[in-house]
Amino acid sequence: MNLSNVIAHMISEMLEDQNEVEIRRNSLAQTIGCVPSQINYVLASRFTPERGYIVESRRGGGGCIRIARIHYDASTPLMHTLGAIGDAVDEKTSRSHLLNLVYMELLSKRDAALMGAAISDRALESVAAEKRDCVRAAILKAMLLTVLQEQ
Amino acid sequence: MNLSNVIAHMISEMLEDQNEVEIRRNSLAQTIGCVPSQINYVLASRFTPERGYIVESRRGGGGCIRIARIHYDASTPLMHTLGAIGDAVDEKTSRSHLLNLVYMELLSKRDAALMGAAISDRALESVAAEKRDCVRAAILKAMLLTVLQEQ
DNA sequence: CTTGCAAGGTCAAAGAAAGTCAAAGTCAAA
DNA sequence: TTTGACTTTGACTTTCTTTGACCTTGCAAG
Repeated sequence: MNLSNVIAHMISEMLEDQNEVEIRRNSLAQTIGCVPSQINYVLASRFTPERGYIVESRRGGGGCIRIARIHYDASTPLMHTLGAIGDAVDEKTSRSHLLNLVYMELLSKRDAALMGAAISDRALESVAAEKRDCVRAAILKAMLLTVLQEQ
Repeated sequence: MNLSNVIAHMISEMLEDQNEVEIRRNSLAQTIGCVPSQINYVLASRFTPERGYIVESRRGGGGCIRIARIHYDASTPLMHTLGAIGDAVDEKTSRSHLLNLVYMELLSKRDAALMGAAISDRALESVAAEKRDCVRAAILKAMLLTVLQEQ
């Protein structure tokens, strides 16, 4: 496993009991044995708002980094996603929308997997490439709308 | 026996004791003595979802390829449905398949609703009418396959 | 004030995998 | 002999990670 994963794992573990932790960047880097900026990389790539985290920091003497979990609710994010999809969307973007919704706990992993299967290029193979993104958008929106209705 | 078969055999063997393995593409290619992209070819041609495999990968430092096997039992109703769908299916037939699976408690109502939305003529509006049933079949099968995997 | 140290932040270059795609090769069936 | 499906290869692309040089901020002595 690479360094970044190790660090991410470490932080997740700290967050297990409390849903907020404070770390000192330099000392954490030193105990792990990496350059300090790698901590930033890990935070930027894995502890994003999309994945349900807020990261704040203070510089200067006695500075530190605070990482907190957040919980989303309400159907606004769903509506927002619906809007973002528009009339056409590629597979990658669709997947990141789905992931986001999972992180926000508005979609179960299972639902996301199901939807992911439906909108994969693989499933849409027989649709002409020029129309694929548009068909995908229609399917994805239809499914999300269903989720919205079920709440 | 050609190279691809050798590689496929090798991977199958690894999957014999566990039903999930991780490989490093480059090093495997090196030990076998082939170009790395041949591994991709083998995976794409032989370790497909239809044949009961899931392949996932991560790029970059520490990247790898994960291959998992799932066991399909041809006698299950889900498999039966999968067979019944074939290469093309209309909306009405699809819906009765879904209803049936819900009745057999293999699918929750929610899942069925989600799938129903994805395969509705409404969602597939922009697909040429002659291709619609074929696209629908592909989508439905992809989703059912996902359900199968999750069990 | 102002200066110096103690944090943390930014960014871009280099490195490490894996993915894609099309050209060329092989081989068996028609 | 031709054709078409399947293989093999390698150049090029994309994604993710690691590293280090340099920047900004806040505090606390002087």
